[in-house]
Amino acid sequence: MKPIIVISGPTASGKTALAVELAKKFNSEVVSADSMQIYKGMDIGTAKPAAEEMQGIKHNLIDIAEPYESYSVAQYSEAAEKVINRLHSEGKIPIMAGGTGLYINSVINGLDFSSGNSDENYRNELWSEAEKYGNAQLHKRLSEIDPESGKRIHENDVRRVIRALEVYKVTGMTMTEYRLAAAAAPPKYNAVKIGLEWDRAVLYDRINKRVDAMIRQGLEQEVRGLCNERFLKSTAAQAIGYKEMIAYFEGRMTLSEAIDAIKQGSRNYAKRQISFFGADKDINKIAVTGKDLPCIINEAEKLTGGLLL
RNA sequence: AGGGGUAUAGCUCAGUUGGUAGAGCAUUGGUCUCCAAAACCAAGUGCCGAGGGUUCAAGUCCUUCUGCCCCUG
Repeated sequence: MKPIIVISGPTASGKTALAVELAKKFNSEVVSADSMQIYKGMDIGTAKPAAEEMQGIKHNLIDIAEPYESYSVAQYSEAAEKVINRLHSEGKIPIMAGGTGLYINSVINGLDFSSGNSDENYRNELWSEAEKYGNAQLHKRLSEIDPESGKRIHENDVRRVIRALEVYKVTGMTMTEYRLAAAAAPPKYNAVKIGLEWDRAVLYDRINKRVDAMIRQGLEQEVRGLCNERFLKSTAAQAIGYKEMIAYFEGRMTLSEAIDAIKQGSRNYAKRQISFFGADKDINKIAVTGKDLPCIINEAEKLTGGLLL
C-alpha cells in the first residue's frame, strides 16, 4: 500500500510550514487540500502560501480554477488522485495538507464522487420542490426509502436530504448503503494523519492577528479586483474575507464591521474544522501551543518515521 | 440649569391591560460522501441600573438616586 502523509488542522494552525518541512525531508511535494486556495487571484484572503513560505517546494492543486468557476469535491478528488499517482510513480511520498476535511476524506477514504452518480437536473428539481412544498415533505420521502438516513439527517439540512435522494436515484443504493460500501472498502493508502491542535484562546488570537495582517497586505484591493458579475454569484465569493468585503463595498457594513466579521467568521470556521477533524480517530494529534517549529517537526517525524515506499 | 427619553443575557434589542423574562448575534458542543471558508442541529446564560413605595403579585405602576442620550438656554 502506497504511503501518504496528511496534515490537517484548523485555519492558522501552521499546516503549511510543517508540510514544507516534511516535503523537504522526504524530497517530495505538497498536495493542497483547500477548497478556496484552488482559486486563482484569491491569495491574501485564503492565506495562500507565498513563494518564500514554499521554499522551493512544489505545491499542487493551488490556483487550478478561476474564481468565477464552480468547483467541487468531485473534481478535487479526481485531480488529487492524479497528483498522488504521479508522486508515487516518482518514488515520492505525497504530503497532503489542508483545512478542507471533506476534500481530504474524499481521497484518503476513497469517497466516491465519480461523475456517474450525480444528476444535476434532478437535484435542481428537488430544490424547487423543497421550496414549494417544504423541507418536511422531502425529508419524509427520504425516510421512506432510507429510514436510517432520515434519522441521521435533519429535515432542514436540505442539501443532504437532496443528495441522499439523488444518490438513490442515480445509483440505486441508499445513502446508508453507499456509506457502508465506502467504509467496507480497503484503504487506498497507508496514510499517516497528523493533526495540529492548539489551545483555543491562543488559536483565536492568531486568527485575529492574521486577519489584521491580511488587511495590511491589501485584502480590500484584492477583493475589489475580483469583483465582477460572475464572481459575485460564485462559490468563491462566499469565502471568508471575501463575502464580508463585498458586503462592505455594497454598503451593508462599514470597513471595521467587515474586519470584525472576517475575524468572527474565521473563528467560527476554525471551530467547525476542529469538530470535523476531532471525529477522525485516525488522526495523530500534536499539541502545538507554545512549541516552536523544530519541536513540532520532530514530533511529526516520529509519526512518519516508519513510512517507506 | 430646565424639559424629554433611556437603563433587561457578552452585544443589539423584545417583553401585550401588573402574574418573578424571550429573540437574533456571540459563546460552547455536535453533524457532515458533489456549493464544505458551505449547509445544518443542539445547549447554557440574567441580583430586568440602585434604593424606597403601591399591590396577594412589579421588568411592567409611583418615587428618589445614578449613568447615558436628545432638546432648550
